[in-house]
Amino acid sequence: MEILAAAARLFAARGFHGVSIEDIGGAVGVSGPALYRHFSGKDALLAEMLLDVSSRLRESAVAVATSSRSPAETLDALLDVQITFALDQPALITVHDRELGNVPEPERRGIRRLQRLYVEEWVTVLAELHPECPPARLRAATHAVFGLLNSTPHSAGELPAHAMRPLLHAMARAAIEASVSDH
Amino acid sequence: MEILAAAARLFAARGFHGVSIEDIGGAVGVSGPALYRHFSGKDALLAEMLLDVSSRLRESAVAVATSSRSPAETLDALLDVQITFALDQPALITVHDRELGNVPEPERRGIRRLQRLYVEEWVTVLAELHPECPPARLRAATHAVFGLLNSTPHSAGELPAHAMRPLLHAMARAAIEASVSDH
DNA sequence: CCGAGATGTTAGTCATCATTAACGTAACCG
DNA sequence: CGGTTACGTTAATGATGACTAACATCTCGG
Repeated sequence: MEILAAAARLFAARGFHGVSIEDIGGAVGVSGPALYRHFSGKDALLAEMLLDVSSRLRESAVAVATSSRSPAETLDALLDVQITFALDQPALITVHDRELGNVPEPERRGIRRLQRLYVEEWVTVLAELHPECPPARLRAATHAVFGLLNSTPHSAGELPAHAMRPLLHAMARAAIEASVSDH
Repeated sequence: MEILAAAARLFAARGFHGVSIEDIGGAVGVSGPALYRHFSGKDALLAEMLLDVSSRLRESAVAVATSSRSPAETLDALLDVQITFALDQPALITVHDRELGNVPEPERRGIRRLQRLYVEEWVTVLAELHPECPPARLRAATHAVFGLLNSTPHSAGELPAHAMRPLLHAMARAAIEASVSDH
């Protein structure tokens, strides 16, 4: 929906509490309270946005994991999923890992769950590739890789997307290998 | 100052606009308007906080760059600076790369300048190590590495700090090497 | 044509919040 | 002692902002 996209851009730029309902309405050409025809409130809007992102990421991850031949291939595909998402939807990615705290229960639980499942998808693949590495370390490495890939919004404009994509892929891959090989 | 530390924690957790002056006062045991004896306003408090962080990071980087023997050694030291900061002051790091937009001019300019100088410190070292690599690519890689290292707050608790430190160092180093070698 | 239903609009209402005012108090210095 | 300085306190004050109400309009299916 267009409202969610506009809200995502605003939330990413100024933070959830830094954006008013009026702002969001204005960004899509209607004014303020019109949004209550589509969402029950500001919280609900954020919740739906994060739920949507989390679902899509996890779905992509599951699809990739079940359709790939080898763990190595799966990992590459997971990297592509995350990189594509980060490059195409920087605002959503930003909101996704900043604003969970503003989602009220019980929606918060559901979103957390999806995020956790997404991470576990990565950890599972990494564990297949490196059974000797303790899961906690794989999890920490996964989060670090997300940090690397999601940093895209901050370095906006440094490099064109077509150059950014392989760069991020190479860096992430190398970081992962280092995380499991070193010691 | 204790006020700044408490404010950093709150800003990191709930965002600048999600925290009230009352909240900050409460966190240090005084109530609300008492803070105006120490800061001219909420904006000024944030500005001082970010200015302080940016200055310290840059100072450390300059110190490291002028006292090291080789570029490779400098890079390692820079990594240690950033890792130490990220592990020791997760709240400050978080606020540092999220809330610049809420600092009013002209302080904003000064902070941006320090941040840029800090990045340039990294880019300079990387350029010495890899003169063949275009600076734009080095800058993008630097931002990605910051993303990796600053992800620490998100993976809080996964791994103890003493294990996190070498892990982050190894991952960052590998990511950097991949960024300049691949193609 | 008509009456829903969906979608907007503008004008409240009620909280919250940054900031200021007006007013202590305690230490310290002359 | 007298007064200045540093630091707090509890009431305003004035905006802003989420949300609700009351009131159009527009599109359909009948």
